[in-house]
Amino acid sequence: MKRKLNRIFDRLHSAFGSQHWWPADTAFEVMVGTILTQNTNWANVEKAITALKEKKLLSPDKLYQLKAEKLAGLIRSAGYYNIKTARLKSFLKFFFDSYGSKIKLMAKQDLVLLRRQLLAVNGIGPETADSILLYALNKPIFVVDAYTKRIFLRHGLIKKEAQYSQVQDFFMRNLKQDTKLFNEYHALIVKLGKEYCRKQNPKCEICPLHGQ
DNA sequence: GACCAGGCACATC
DNA sequence: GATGTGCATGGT
Repeated sequence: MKRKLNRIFDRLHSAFGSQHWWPADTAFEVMVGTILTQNTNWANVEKAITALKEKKLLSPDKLYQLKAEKLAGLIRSAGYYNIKTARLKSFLKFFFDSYGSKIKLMAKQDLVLLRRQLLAVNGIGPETADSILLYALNKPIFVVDAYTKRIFLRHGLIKKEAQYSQVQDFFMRNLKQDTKLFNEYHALIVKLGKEYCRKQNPKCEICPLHGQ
């Protein structure tokens, strides 16, 4: 299975090239983006990020001080804007209370402990926590999302009842524990999902993984 | 107009 | 522990 997963990676990388994730200027922007993109089209998230940048509010201090109603208005395009406002606020509180809003301090924390802390924040589930760990803090952890499950289910590599942790274990047991590999692999899966493996119109017969 | 998008918390069984 | 539901915009 190790060889198979590496072959799939090579096939995806050949087909799509490096994805250069996460698309953001700063680690803080990544963390905000992970919450905004929950069950949401990335194009809608970009509009919200752009709005925050235009108002020069995309910093821990500014967002922490910003009134919830203002924030909700600015991230409206990302959908679920009331919930996401609350989630951003709860994350910010954690970020200030536990790490003084210092990315470097946070990055020094033990991976297992930090993941537990993130999961305890209201609004941060496994995918958001792992996205923050991998893409904001460069920790070697594999991110699982809806595309990952859909694609690897369609290719018969995981069971449909498989939970998040089981899918994550499947990848992490069979791949080199490498931040760059995990970064690129997940990004390529999302790319494949967007291009070929949507819920409707699954163009599986011309998917680059066909026959793998 | 229906369907979907880089989830999560909460209620209920 | 599993399953169902609300949250919401904007593109196809």
